[in-house]
Amino acid sequence: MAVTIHDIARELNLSSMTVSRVLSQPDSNLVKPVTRLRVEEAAQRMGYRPNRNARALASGRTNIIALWISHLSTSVYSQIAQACRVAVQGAGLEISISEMDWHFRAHEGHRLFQWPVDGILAVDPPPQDVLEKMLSSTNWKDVPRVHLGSGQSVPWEGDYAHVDLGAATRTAIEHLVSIGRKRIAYVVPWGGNQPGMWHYDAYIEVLKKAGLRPECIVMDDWECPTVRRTVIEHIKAHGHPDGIFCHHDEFAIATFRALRDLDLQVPKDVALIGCEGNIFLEYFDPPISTVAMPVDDMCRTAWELLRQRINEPDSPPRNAILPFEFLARASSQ
Amino acid sequence: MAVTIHDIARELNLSSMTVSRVLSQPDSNLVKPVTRLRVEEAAQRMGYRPNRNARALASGRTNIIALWISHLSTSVYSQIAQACRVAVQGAGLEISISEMDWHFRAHEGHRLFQWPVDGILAVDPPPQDVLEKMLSSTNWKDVPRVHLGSGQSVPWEGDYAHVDLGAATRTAIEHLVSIGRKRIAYVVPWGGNQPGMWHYDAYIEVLKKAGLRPECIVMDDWECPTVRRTVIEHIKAHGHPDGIFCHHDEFAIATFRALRDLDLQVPKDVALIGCEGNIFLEYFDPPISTVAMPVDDMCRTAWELLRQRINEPDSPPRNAILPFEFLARASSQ
DNA sequence: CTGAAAGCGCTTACAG
DNA sequence: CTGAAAGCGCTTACAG
Repeated sequence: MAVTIHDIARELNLSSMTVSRVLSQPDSNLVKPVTRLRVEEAAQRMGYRPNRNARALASGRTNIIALWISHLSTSVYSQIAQACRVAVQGAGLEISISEMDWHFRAHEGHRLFQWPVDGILAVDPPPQDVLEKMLSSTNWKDVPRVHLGSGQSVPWEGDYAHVDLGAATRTAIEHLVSIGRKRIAYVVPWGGNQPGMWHYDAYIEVLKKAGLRPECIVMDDWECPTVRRTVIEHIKAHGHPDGIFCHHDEFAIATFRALRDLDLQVPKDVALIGCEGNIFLEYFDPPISTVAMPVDDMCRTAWELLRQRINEPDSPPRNAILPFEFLARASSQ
Repeated sequence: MAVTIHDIARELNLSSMTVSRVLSQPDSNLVKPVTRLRVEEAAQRMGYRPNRNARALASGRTNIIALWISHLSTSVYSQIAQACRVAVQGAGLEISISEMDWHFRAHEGHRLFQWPVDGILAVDPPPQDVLEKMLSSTNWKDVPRVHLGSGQSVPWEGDYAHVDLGAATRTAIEHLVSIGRKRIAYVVPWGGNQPGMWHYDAYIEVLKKAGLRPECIVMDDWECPTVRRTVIEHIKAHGHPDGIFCHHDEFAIATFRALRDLDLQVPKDVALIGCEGNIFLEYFDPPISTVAMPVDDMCRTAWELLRQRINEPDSPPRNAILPFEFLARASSQ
């Protein structure tokens, strides 16, 4: 079987405690240097690997941060996973990525990945009331947690690092107005075209100021084929807008294809802007404009908030709102 | 603190063993039904959650399968993560995704995520000798492991479920020959243009049979900007091929942009085919052809192999080679 | 600087 | 069907 601290202790005629100190507190000077060296040498030679389950059980700490994220297939989500990993590993902890299916019911909580963790980074979780009901039957409800992402789940009472979606939308729509577009549509997921939603409020505000009429094209789900079909049907029924802002870059990709299916030119007939920062957009012909999330900044900030929360569980909640960057490309010129 | 089986046992005047049996073996009939119900009711009422670390320490089983994957940002890798999760969760186990940086040195093994797991699904790991040197200083070397992916790391002695890259390449190149292309280039990552590599061998074989000359455009790394720049430089120096097969869909995306940068038409001037099955390719203008991985099949198969390996550690190695599907689109017509 | 004792929350073994 | 004992491999507490 695997080598334990007791095996090493026996080999060296020491107590397991001394071995434990050497192996779990590399920087401690509670052990005589000579002893430390002997232990380290023996651990190396005998192939010792700590049992993390035992460590966690005894100490109550796991040194793991969970990353909750929904569909990794969205390009920006995978960038977020990468950036969080770098931030967390930089602090000497490990990250465990869990693809969360946010559709689980509260009573199914027991079926989830409920390993103990020291903290949670939750990317675009459901609204606070829904989320808390879900977590009520899990181990996680009292684990320090920071929310990050596009801000769909703000406001909530805890810590968060989000991007300023309202400002992003405003910039994009104002750009469409500034290049003379008069019929500016918004491709939006189901439920997104209501007052109170950041994107929507900004869209309405800018259009009103410009004296233009809103036109929402509402998607039943987030799948590209759905978006492509829905946009085609909308345009066949109502004619085409001359500018389109998409709630999400994948919507913009599918909308682009829909426009080409109808033989409409981008940007000549329809100017197009996405939202998120998908890296493939600039490789389209023409390259597609977008407002990009500051992924690295956001993840670093979220981790910093989580680190502080872990160290000072009772400090007041903090948050950071980060700016988007508008990437103007040929699709909106 | 958290509720334990002892708390429940005390509450009901039972031994912790009985509580343990009810809570950890839902299907066992070793407990009297009445007792079982009392325990379940109390567990529910008191908010009991099992401590997974304690369970793993005592039983030696974790019920976790690790998924090792490199850069999740590649679209197909995130599809793989999703499909593996579905397969593993379907069997009642949990999956923990670890983004592996395959560049770590063997002596850095101790810095890796070394939590115990019951099995490992490794997506496109390094070749066997390199991998085993890396794992030598970790807990993982004796954990059941199955390889899956594009087959870069075949052959190895263990279990694997891979796609037939050679056949895929052959189909794609033959298609380019069949539509009359005479100068067919291969956009290939550094190290990929050598005999023994599946892609390369198939490429050479088909070209030779058709009496055409090979032309490799070699990339220094896997980044899209690198590919775009390298293809542009190649064409400026040597003129343009009339057909290009890309080792990878992201290469195809960047190559498409490079061709448009040079004002070349796809497919009129250059026919283009990628490899992998990136879902965005069909939204380009024109839609880009590719050979698609059977992601769901492959992941299901890999999990099945791993399940059997866990149950019968000493059975002979098994493997599955799965077919690609050629998706012919406008970019190669 | 080192060690003996107790315990983290479970499960395995065996006894009845 | 139920339970008392021992142990999984560590760390925390305290004693010296």
